[in-house]
This record gives sequence, structure tokens and C-alpha cells, in this order.
Amino acid sequence: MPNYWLMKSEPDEVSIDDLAAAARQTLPWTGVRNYQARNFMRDAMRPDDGVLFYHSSCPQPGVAGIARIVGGVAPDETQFDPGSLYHDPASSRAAPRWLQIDVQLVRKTRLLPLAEMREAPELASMRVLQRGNRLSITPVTAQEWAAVLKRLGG
DNA sequence: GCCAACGTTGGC
DNA sequence: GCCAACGTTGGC
Repeated sequence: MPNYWLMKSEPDEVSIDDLAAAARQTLPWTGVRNYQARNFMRDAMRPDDGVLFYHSSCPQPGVAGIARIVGGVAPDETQFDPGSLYHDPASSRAAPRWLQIDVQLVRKTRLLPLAEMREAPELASMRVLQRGNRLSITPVTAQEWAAVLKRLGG
């Protein structure tokens, strides 16, 4: 049985349209620098898991599309790149600290705004909506997944 | 730009 | 291990 996730991305960096334009509509999810989020990738994410692609830190935050996990985890290449914003000088190829996983577009949807999510009783339990949540990757229950898809119209 | 909330760092 | 200081996230 697949798991479900919500993954935040700043559209200025990687938007749903960037994912749609990528080769095979697939991009490596790089730049995660939080251990809890990393551990989700390492321990719990599996190919074919469902992903709610969420736009954050932008004029219209919310779910912008559906994606899925493809392939397995690998060292996040940006941690080794001194020119990257995500460079981590404390990490090494011998003992990589950060991981990436490939995400493939399933379909772009209408934008489901954060404000609408907050008003929806059936979404009230979503981890991303909990006070103080800052995780860039959060688990989504099967019930929440179904409710979001229903609200997105399919 | 503001600021609440949280995670990390580092001195002790 | 404690905890203050600092940095980051992210909505508004």
C-alpha cells in the first residue's frame, strides 16, 4: 500500500511548471536540510508513493499538483557543491549527510489555496496545517489524500 | 517587513 | 545535559 506525502517547494526555485517541463517530468528533490524530513525520504518513502506538490513562500501558497515518488534515495548532490546555496561543508562523499529522491509529475491541478485548506473540516488534521509546522515534507493519511483529491475535482 | 515558531549551535 | 543565542521558515 502506498504512502502519501506533502512536499513544499518555493515556486521561485522549483514550481509545478518546472516539474512539468523537466525531462520525463521528473526532478531530484534536493535541498532538504532537516533531519526529520531527510529521514522520511530515507526510511519511509517508496516508489509510487503519492505526493501533494505544495507551493510555499509565495503570493498564493497551496497545493499546485499531484506527483509521485520514482526511484530510490541518493546523496543530495548539492551538499557537495561549494557554489550551491545548499552546500554543506560538514558533509562528505564518504559520509553524505543529506539525501534526494526523484519526484515525477502526475498532473497539474488547480491551485488549492492554503486558506481553503484551513477552512475545510476534512483537512483539519493535515500535519502541514498544524500550528508551528515547518517541515518541508509531511506525511498525509489516505483519508486526507482522498479528501484533497476530491476537492481538486478528481 | 514583521514576527511566531521551531531547529541548531555551542559555551558551560 | 542545559539553555541562551542565533538562524530559518513561511504566512500574512
